[in-house]
Amino acid sequence: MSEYFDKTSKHCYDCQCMSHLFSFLNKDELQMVDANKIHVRFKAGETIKKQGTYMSHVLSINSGLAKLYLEGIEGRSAILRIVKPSNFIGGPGIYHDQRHHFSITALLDSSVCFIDLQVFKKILSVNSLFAEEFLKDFSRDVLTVYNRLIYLTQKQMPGRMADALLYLHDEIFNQPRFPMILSRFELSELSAMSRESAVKLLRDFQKEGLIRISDHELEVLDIESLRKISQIG
Amino acid sequence: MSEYFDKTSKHCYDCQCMSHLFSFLNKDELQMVDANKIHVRFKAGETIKKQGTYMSHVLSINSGLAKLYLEGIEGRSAILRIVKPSNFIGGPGIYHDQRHHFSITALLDSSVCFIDLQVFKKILSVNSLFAEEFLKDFSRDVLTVYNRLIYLTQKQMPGRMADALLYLHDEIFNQPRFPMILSRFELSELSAMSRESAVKLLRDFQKEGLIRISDHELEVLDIESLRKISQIG
DNA sequence: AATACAAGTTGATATATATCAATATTTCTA
DNA sequence: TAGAAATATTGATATATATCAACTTGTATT
Repeated sequence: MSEYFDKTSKHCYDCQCMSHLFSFLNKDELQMVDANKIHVRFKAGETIKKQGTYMSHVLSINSGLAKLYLEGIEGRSAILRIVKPSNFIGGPGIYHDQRHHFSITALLDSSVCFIDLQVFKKILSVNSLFAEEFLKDFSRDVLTVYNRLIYLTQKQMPGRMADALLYLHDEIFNQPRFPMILSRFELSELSAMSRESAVKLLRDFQKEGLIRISDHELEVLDIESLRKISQIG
Repeated sequence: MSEYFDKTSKHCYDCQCMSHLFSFLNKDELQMVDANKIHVRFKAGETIKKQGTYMSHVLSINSGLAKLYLEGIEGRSAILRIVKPSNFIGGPGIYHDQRHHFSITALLDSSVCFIDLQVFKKILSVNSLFAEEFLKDFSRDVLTVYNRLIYLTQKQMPGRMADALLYLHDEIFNQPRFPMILSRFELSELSAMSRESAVKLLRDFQKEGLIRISDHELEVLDIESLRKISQIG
């Protein structure tokens, strides 16, 4: 788990945690970012950004893990994705209404850089290579939401839960054994079902020997079956 | 319905149907777009763009109406939105993998301009005002998908169907009486339910006097009740 | 260590929704 | 215009899923 340690340095020049996006900046531009950034540490459970608030900065996660989610109807949320170190977080608000359209909450102790939005936009408008990379990043996020929309509306619960676990396995931890950073409730918010249904599905998956959960750790035992369940829907 | 007539002229300079995006181009840039565009008419029912294919051009709808939808699991689709004249259609593929990530099918006879993608990207990289407008447009589309994801996963069928009808009323036709451009099946693809459920809900809405359907026309009779149903979920 | 509070678990039940099958209606085509 | 094909409709039924209520376990706090 060394990748989740904080390798942040005081300045952007030699920071190893920054989003790859910023490697497309020249020295002056990086200097400008550095001079106008704010670096803050969050404890697990703390809200990093609240949906609806004014977007004064864009974010880059240096260390830790966070959940990025839409606050929907009557307090219910839909987790869009898990945010990893070096992930850039902008969102559609940058160019729409300068508001955050999702909330972000730390799952582990996390260190976050806040980059001044005006500086960011200024650089975007003059550095077209940077702009292109930003668009690539943004587009990838959008595709994630397309996929989510399909699988949340067209698969039944077992397929959705399998997808949630495979997401953690394939995209976040890249290994069959990983810490259970999400509560059952959060897992249900990731797969659009009730908390109780999430519990029951995990139990079933365990009974069938697909996974093993113990001591805040989840181990994927039979990934092929999990993928099959994901496909069947 | 005059807005759906084709006011396309042969050249972009005096075309009244072009997306507002292109008003941010200078003469040379518009000339470049014009010289590299292709203009095609589609009959209702024809596929304008197929998900997964190579993106050689971006699109602008001059006249008609089309549905933009994600092709999901086992042939099932989710309609993302209805495309109106002067709507620009790019999508996340422009900067991700140069593929179309949704399909588009004409609902009415439609005229469409295909704008060369390389020309488009070239202009984006040099005209930052244009790039900003493009990003605004893209971001608005993304927010639509956020909303869809929430309402499709957190509302029950009556709320989802009410939302679908309100979408047509508020965003596409802007009037209480409009042609039924979508079949019951397509309406079910817009609200993530089975065709039969869609039929039954429309019947219920009619019985309760919320809407009236006759002769390929839908009239919203009681929009307040419809909005209430949308809210309740 | 005792207590309180949050999170997880379970089975029973209610509800929402899909599926099925049969029929009706519309639209298209020869 | 007849026939075929697609679309729409309906009620009955099966299934998926949420809700409820009771209980257990874990975690934090004093």
